[in-house]
Amino acid sequence: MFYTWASEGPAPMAGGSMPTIDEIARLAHVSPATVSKVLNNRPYVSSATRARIERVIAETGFVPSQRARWLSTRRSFILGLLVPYTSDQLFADPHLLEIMRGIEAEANTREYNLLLSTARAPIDAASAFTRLLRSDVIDGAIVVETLDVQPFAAALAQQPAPCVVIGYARDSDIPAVHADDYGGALAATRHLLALGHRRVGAISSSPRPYALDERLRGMRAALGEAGLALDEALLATGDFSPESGEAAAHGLLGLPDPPSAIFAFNDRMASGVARAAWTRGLSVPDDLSIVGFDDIALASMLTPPLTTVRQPGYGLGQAAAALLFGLLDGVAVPPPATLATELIVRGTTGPPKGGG
Amino acid sequence: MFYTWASEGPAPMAGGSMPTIDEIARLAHVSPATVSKVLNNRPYVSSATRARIERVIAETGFVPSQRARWLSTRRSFILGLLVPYTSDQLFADPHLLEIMRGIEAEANTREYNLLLSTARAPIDAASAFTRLLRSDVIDGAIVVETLDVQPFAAALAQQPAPCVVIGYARDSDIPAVHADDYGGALAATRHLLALGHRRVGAISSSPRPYALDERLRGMRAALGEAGLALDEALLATGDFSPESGEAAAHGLLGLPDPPSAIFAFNDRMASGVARAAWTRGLSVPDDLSIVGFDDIALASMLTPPLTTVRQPGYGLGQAAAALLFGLLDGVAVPPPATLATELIVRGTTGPPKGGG
DNA sequence: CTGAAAGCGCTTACAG
DNA sequence: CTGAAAGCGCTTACAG
Repeated sequence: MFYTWASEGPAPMAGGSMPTIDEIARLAHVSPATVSKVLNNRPYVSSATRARIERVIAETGFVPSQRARWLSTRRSFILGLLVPYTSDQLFADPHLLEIMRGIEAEANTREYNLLLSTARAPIDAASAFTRLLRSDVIDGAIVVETLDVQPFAAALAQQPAPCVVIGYARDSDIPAVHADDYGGALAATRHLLALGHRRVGAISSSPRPYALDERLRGMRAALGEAGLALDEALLATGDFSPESGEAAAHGLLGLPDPPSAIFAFNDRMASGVARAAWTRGLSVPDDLSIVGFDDIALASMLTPPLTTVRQPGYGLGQAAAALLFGLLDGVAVPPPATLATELIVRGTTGPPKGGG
Repeated sequence: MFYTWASEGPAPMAGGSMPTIDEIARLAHVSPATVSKVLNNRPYVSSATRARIERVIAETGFVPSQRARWLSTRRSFILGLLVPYTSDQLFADPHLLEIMRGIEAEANTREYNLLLSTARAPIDAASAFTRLLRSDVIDGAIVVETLDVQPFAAALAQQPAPCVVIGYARDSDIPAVHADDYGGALAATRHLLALGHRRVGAISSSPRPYALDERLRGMRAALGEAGLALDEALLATGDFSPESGEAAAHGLLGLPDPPSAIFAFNDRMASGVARAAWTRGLSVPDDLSIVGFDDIALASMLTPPLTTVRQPGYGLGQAAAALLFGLLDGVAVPPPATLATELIVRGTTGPPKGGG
């Protein structure tokens, strides 16, 4: 058995045997203009005519062509969701799914759909990504700053449709929403310090979105409060994946003077750290404390459950979409306050073995 | 500071100050038809004219209007990705992200974009979901059968654009691709049985896609081979979330004659089972063996790492997209073979304490 | 309240 | 090789 799809025309032809507005008009003995009015719930149609037209529409199962509508109304009810990424790993992040969920929820209330577009770095002028931005397909765009958005800020700024960034978009006028990365990292590091840790390792990423710079800044600030400075030898780098966190942790723990705690800048890398500890026979948190960032579902399911900084992925998505709709409506919208992060203390942090 | 977005027209107007094909034609001293030819890389344009037009295009930064193009070509280069779901939990599934990744990879090779549409059950004729299917926005659709697709099979079958289901779509002619759910569950249960387990619990879901029926069928078959039957008291139900798996596990483990092994029909619920065991002070796998399904990234990061049935999410997405493109190209495509699943034995399964 | 006409910005035969 | 004309299926003033 083979599958085929019976197409009416020579070219694949969405719309199939759908009647046009002209046929509906003919059947209802009115003009297309009048049909258009009832299609768009506009006044100035007698109830008799309206009823007649509605009956014909119901009988024929007519659905107006969006494509034609877009051409005249200049509104597609489609939002572009642009996610640049380097590695496939990054696209595997549950945090991204949370963001999408938030955007989708907000978009749903306005009957908007999401057009997903990804792009491998480096993003050049010829990429699908840039082409979409310059096209008239979408009414607006939300860019998830999974990479530093800086390199293509120019393209974003000069594109025709309004756009907002989930991230920082620093040095540009592009509206941005982000979580309190600095504050979250500050709180997490203070927590470790309060437990008595003095040698704290960190796992950042490369390439890294600006959010991670903020986290590192928060961590340094907390260390500074305690009169400490970050030992640069304890600053490792991953690519957001669990495997990279595991590798980075092995590097850190193999040092002559290893850290007693590791702050991984996302939960997936933190889970890799936990795995490295397990492999080395280290007990968590007795031999090693671990803190993550994001609070993805995985975090609370690890054994012991992961201490982490909760970041409102859903809220970020929702806020970004709401901001974008504000721009689309032409109202001046206040930049949303930085969304709060929250330290969630669970089982992977405790006093260091040597005593606090 | 407030954000605004400067719109040229009264209505939000993607396209902004983009010139039209007529202006390009005028600037290049040719007709729009000729510009169209070079835009579409068609022959029969003298190289001089072509060069002139290309220069004007480059100078003006002209990008042709997709909306107008769609109306005449009847091809939008957009695929609908339809994900019906009941709970937000379901949309939080990393397995879904894997599927999307596969679809996206395949779509990228054809310069197609993905339009994401979700829908809450029950799906009625008026929902955004159905409206999208009946519209001419998309060239084709991929439906992820996260719920039983049966209730709206009719809507799928009569829609204008070709469509494929990732799942079973039983009793319908809709092309479908799915993993070997039956075989995977068979292998997992055989593994448990070989270790010596005799009381094996299961956690299915409600509502459940047909794939889970297949898994249950595979499990029953393996039990049958061993001369056993599934004790219906050991068949629990969750909603795919870790929390629901945890609750179901507590129910099972609180039974007078509890199971020595639990087969959760997805990894997220399996992680909940591990958590329930941990809470109850049960050691895994000594006191309780656990098997999951999917092999999401989380699986190998649990401690001990989860024994599970690997399902090729990426491959499913890719196969579905390839199948859909085949239909779009009008070639008769063979239904892809059921994609293989694979039992991945890790740390959560072992002989029962009582001995094998 | 209703309809004729023009327009949205492309592409597609067809004639030259 | 090039262009005039019609058409894709709607919506939008405008006149009646």
